[in-house]
Amino acid sequence: MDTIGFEAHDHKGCMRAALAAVEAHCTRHKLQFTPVRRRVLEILLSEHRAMGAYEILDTLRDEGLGSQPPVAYRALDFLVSNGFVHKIERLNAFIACTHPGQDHTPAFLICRQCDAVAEAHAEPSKGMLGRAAADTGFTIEQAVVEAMGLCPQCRESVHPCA
Amino acid sequence: MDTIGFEAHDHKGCMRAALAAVEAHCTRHKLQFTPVRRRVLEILLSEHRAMGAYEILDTLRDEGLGSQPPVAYRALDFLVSNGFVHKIERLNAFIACTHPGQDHTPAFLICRQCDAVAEAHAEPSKGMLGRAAADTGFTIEQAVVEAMGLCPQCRESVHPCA
DNA sequence: GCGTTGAGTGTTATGATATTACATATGGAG
DNA sequence: CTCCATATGTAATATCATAACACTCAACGC
Repeated sequence: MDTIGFEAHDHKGCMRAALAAVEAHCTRHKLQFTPVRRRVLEILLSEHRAMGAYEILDTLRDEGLGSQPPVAYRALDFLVSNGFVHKIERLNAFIACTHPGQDHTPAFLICRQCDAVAEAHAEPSKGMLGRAAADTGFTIEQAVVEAMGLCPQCRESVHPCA
Repeated sequence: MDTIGFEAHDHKGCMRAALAAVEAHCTRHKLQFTPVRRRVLEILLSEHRAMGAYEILDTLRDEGLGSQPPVAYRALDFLVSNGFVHKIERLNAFIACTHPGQDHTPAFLICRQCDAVAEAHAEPSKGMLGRAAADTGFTIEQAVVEAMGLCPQCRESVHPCA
């Protein structure tokens, strides 16, 4: 299982690996991995949680890397369209991808208590959704799958008997 | 298949049926189906498409049923929390449920060209998402499933050879 | 070299979506 | 009738996102 988000893990390692993967991908595809874009990705990787665009912007501003919303949104657009970062529609927030460079359809488990987000894989063309699409002649290009609920930690604290 | 949205259908009939079902549900559960709430649902049913809150509010205002955002948002909150209307996160918009009263997890097929939306069923606890949740101890309470793509009509117009 | 071009960035302003807070009304329970 | 819960009216504001335009700079053709 490659779900990441609710367990402890080698954080520095996963950050370094993700940055390296993104760098390689950009070099290979002749994409400009500029300082602002890199910094936004670093912020998201190091926080390892879903962050709003303005929250990211605050950090950029503190570092003198741009102070207006378009700076953050442009960097996020780049990162999202290349699959390095995902947008969580439900939270209007962004989170670094846990396996950048690979082509995939992310699915998210979002804790309503602590806002922790875990990334899993979805297979939208399979299952009932794919069948419904096929039946009606709809062509799926991209899918958003977000489950709200309680993460293991928060479930414990709600049922303290455990 | 109970997907609705890309085919012609008895529009007046589906509107009457939905209103009746909602009325029955409200009576049974002692919920207040007030004029504003009813009108918002009627607007969504009659347009039969995803609408923004402010777009709905414009109509309410024209009819003297309230002019400030909270009026629309409160009615929408009521309708959404009782499953009569769904929110399309991807569009920040709302759409009337095609089978109100029944307990269900909706999934949507959204055309990126014409913004038509079809509602299907999802089964979030099954498939990879359910497995990922079970593996990590996450409890799914509610899920958002939204597929973007091209509806049959728009696919035709993109490939005019058909 | 030098102009042209295109991508990225800086900045201002504004648009679009959503909520807080508080005042007012209304209808049923005791 | 009074109290209370629920719903509504309204003003103000918070939050999220984009349009439009000026500027920089590196790559390229000539």
